[in-house]
Amino acid sequence: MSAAPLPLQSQDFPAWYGQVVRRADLAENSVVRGAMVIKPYGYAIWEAIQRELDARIKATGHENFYFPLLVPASVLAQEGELIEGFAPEVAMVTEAGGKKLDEPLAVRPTSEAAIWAAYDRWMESYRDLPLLYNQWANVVRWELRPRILLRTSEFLWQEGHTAHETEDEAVAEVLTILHEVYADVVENVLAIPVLRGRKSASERFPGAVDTYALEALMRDGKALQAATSHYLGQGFPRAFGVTFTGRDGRPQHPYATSWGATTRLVGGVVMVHGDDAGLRLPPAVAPYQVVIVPIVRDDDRAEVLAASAAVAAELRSAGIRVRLDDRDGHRPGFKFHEWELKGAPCRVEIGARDLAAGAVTVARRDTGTRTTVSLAALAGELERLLADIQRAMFAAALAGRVRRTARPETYDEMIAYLREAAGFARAAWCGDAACEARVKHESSATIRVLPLDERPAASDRCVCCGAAARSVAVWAQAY
RNA sequence: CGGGACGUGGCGCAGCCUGGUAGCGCACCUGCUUUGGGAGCAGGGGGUCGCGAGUUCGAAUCUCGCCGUCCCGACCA
Repeated sequence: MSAAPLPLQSQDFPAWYGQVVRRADLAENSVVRGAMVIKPYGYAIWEAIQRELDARIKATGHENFYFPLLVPASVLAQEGELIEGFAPEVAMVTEAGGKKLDEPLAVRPTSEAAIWAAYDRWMESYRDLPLLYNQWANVVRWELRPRILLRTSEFLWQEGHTAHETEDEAVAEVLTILHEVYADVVENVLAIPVLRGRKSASERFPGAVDTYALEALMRDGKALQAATSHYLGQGFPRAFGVTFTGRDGRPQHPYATSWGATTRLVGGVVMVHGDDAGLRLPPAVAPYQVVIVPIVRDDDRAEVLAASAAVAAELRSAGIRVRLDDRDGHRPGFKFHEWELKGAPCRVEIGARDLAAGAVTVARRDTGTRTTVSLAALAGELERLLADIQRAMFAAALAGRVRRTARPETYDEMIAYLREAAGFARAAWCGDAACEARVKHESSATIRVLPLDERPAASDRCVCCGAAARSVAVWAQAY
């Protein structure tokens, strides 16, 4: 662990991000271009995200299954828009067992094709619907410009794939996932405030009728898509010839959805909460919510270590994730810095001085404050403190987003704001792709989302062309 | 694919201009002393200098080719 200070966020955010990811032991680049090794500490954060998402996916009525990594190229090509959208980034296996394959096998960039090719066999009548399934998987997309945790050529995710009898039901599914699964986890577990909305046509998933997404704002003013939920209509069922017998006895196509969230969320946690001292983890995803640092001298070593182990055991039985950092050979100051870099929400210092007073010293990572807490009250106090940190981190992130959200009056004002990646810009939009393209061309910012909870006023005019507004759009530079 | 930078122990770098067989900081190992905000001293281990060819008595250093990485754009969760 280097003692060199991190780059400052305000001076070089990309350098800060890269060093935090590496020095906090979240992940590192592998020998394969753009692919990452997720290290144990980073994987533990992903596991917490998985647990929380999985619980909600199941609570909303879904089951997990698993499809193969390899998809015949012809199957992948069966849905025109999908293959058109993904073709440039699909990796192909052309050789196996020492022989050239008759048909190349695509490494899935997403699994709609493979799954819809199978769903044909899984439904006969409306009585078989809905199909509410999800899988945890890895996918490969040969991105031109990878960025660790945010855009890697292989990443982990979950992808849900459902089939419904009616359009209303499918649309309701897409929104249930958006709100009850994704927004709930991202806001209440990761403490990242999100905008919920629809994507413009140009930002839609290939093959989707409508794409809904969560958009979060990072501390450098750029947006990150945190999760997506797609209403696919009947396109995939048609392309794969999937029909069921309806209530009227006639064959019909089901209505489809798909939705996903990825390891990118770990990068989002870093960029939303991290500060110049390193990572700050919300307690709900922190691998260790409390780190105990014993402070020993030769003459009190045994006593202090025994007391620390006892405290650790007590906190664990209270359901707190605890790490007792009893490593020899590192002094307390070193450990304080390291756990601040790694974002542990709470630190408990236990030394002879504390024990003599029947108390310990508790420091919180988000604010840096230190207090003395009696040993008798420690477990209860830490539970309260962890809950408070979780709330405070969300509130701080929300305040940051509000501060970085502009409502520009004029087009020029908006372009200037977007060019410097100052944050979200909310403005009325006519719905014309030409206006969207012009903003992108002049600022490189895109429409991140058309918020679900906002409608333009009757008098609102498009910020770009002045025509009557069809929706409110939120623009930003994005990762 | 376009623009820029860079490849030297695990990480960060110097050495290259002016060729002579590799060095610094951190990390690592051993020992002793330390331990309430990144410990000190002593000793030690680890590098075909990205790859290939060429020039030369001799190449990390000069020449040519290739490969790779990072940053900025287009693609994108």
